[in-house]
Amino acid sequence: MHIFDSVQKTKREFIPLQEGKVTLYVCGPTVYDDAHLGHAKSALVFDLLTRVLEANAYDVTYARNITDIDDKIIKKAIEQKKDIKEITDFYTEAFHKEMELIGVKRPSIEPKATQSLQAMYELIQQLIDKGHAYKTPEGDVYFDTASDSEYLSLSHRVQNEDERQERVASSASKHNPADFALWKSVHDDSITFDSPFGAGRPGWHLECSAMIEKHLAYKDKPYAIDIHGGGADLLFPHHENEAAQTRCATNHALANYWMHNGFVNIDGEKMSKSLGNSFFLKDALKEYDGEVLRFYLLSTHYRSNFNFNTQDLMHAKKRLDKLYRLKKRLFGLAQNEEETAFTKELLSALNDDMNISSALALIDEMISHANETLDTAGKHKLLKRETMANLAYIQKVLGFGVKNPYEYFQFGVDETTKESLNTLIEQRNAAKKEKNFELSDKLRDEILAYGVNLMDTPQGTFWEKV
RNA sequence: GGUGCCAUCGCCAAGUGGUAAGGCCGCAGCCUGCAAAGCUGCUAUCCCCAGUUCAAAUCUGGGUGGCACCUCCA
Repeated sequence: MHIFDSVQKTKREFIPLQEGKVTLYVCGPTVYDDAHLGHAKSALVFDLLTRVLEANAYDVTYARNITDIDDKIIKKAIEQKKDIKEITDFYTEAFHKEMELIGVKRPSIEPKATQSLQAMYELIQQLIDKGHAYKTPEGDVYFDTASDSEYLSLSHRVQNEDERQERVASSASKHNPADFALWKSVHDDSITFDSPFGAGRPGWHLECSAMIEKHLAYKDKPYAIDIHGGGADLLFPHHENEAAQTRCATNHALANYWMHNGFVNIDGEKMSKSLGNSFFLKDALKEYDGEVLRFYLLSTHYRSNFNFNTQDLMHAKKRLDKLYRLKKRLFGLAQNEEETAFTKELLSALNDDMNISSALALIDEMISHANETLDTAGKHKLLKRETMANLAYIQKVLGFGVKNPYEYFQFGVDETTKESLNTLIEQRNAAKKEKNFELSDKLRDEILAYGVNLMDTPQGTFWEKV
């Protein structure tokens, strides 16, 4: 298996720190608002990575954190006069629910910042003891970037003089403008946590380093974990700072491989609240089947930027429809999980830095070939058996085709409409039997007016939501 | 301003030195009472210029055009 390491900027063969095992950490959401499509993309990418690693027989420990301490959460809590837990619980639950709808499996571990404070205190103390952090007169604790000779080695950034000067003025107590907060002291009445460094809140970057040390890290390896992932925007400063904290506080570097997924734009524009075109996952899920969203968001390479638009989404749906039609065609046949030439090729495509385009091309070819063979007369026992194995594999590794095919094609259609459609179909079939094609075509138009497609098959007449 | 990424058929999108995958759309045909679905066939020389090479979409240089990060951010 090869993955692109965004720090070394090259595809590297994946070799785990411990044979047969993989430790993966991905930066999860800050639970102060609903998840948007970007959160979905990131979760999907690393869900796929986990599935591919597992298909390679690795025992994967996947941790994705929940950031439940954050200034934005606290701000919202104060505004709405609620306890922060009320807010974080609400959005955490919503996040879980929405992830389930797009087929994202729960990570092995989901550490929360509120449950990792002790680990954060320990990390800060280690950094102070080793001379990599300092307290300011105001009571803040900062990481001393000048004390880390490898700082900026992750993002390959160079310190900019203009930028440096600008920021000195705004934070006089920092030794260096690039220094970042490990602990922010808070003196007013707002929400704070008591620490050995006084009342305040932890710095965002610290949470991840602490959680990794606490939940995942090898103690005797040159790296704490195998793979660290997240959105492309996190490389700097978030991951840079995480890496600095871990390497300075402990005896190991943070991660052996770094993976960053590309951004999601909406109709060519950056998603952001200031632009007002923010697209929440929950809104998309009202319109589209979660699996269609999964398929669409995963349909281009994870490192590319993704331009979300409904036209492309509908095209992606048509592609997924074909998989489901084949599934429908073989509905009821015995399941099996045999290895086939197809499953080997598919895994091989995914092992190449998750080349999803190649994988989808293989799937389309497999579908066409199966349909072609099934179109000819014969029992095709072997082909059916193999195709069932192929479909099962796609389901397991890619999470596509997991639903009942009949239900898939009925997304968003209410029971009353279903009954009406079935009645019309019965009437049309009766008319067809009498060769009253004028009537049957009229009935078909009525059926199509419901926004569905109609198809006559050897197994009967079926409708599909367009 | 600094750093970095990208530019392949109408649209989406693989391919990183050996002569252009796949999907959507379109056209023709098979199937069908007619359709739909399914199947078959057809449709690009890879932003521009120069260079390296027996050979380049793929490497180098220049240009043009997009984009990202540098601030909370998946």
